[in-house]
Amino acid sequence: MSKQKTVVYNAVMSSSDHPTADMVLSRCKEVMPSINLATVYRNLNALIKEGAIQKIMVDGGDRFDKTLGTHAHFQCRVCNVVFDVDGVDLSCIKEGLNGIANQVEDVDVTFKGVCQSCLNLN
Amino acid sequence: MSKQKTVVYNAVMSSSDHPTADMVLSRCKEVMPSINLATVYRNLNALIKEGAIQKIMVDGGDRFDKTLGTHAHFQCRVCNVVFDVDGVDLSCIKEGLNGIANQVEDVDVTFKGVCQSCLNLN
DNA sequence: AATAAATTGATAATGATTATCACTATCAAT
DNA sequence: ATTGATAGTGATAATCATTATCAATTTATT
Repeated sequence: MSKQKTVVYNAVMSSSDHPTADMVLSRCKEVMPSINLATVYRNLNALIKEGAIQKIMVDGGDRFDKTLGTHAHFQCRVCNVVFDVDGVDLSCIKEGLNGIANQVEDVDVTFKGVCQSCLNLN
Repeated sequence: MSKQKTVVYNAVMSSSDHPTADMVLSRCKEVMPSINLATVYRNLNALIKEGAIQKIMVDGGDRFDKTLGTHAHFQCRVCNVVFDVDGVDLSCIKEGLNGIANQVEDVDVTFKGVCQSCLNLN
């Protein structure tokens, strides 16, 4: 692992807000000001390929997630914030998958709506 | 509804393969060769806002879906094909949503893996 | 230390989507 | 029928996120 890759990895692992690539870049720069956006993307993709982090595709661009394994997300359609939704049993939805079950490797579950702080602004 | 908007709408409604914007453009051109990509995007977004069609965000760019209401999708990580997954009970995953249930409006569920035809190529 | 291999930073290129803007189609009111 | 107001279009430029390129630097290997 190169120094830059370690910095990128640590940035994701210490983020609980599902950062975009740009947000990862800013956090990396706090610790290594010379680090470049291309390097961030390169290492994010490498870490994904290695299975060290995850990518989630939502409105406003892809985001990166330190949490492995299947878990649900919520995204606000007003401010685009993304957070984990715990306590949701995802195993139940796999039951109807008999026909294609052999080829299913993962499930993305994203709830959409308006977050509490955007609701409070009304 | 303008002629172009009708053409865009019909293109989506007659597509069961969750087309990208480019695929929608090609299908519109078959019936109205002068139609423009910007017009397609404009009308796709208008139709989404009106709730006439849906957008799903997956690898390889956004796709457009004639089917309203919550239903699950499958995307192949090899060829990127997207298709509906029927027979999956999605109501069960809403059970753990008490905390944020009031603000949840929709759920995206996308299974990921390798489709049957890509499996057969090995 | 010398060489090879891998990684970086800088930047150009790409691809998808959106914004702009001059022009055209629509349509109600004259 | 003609006008004027407005909405919508086509063409294209601009934007934004992401990827590709490549010379320079760092790291590993002999």
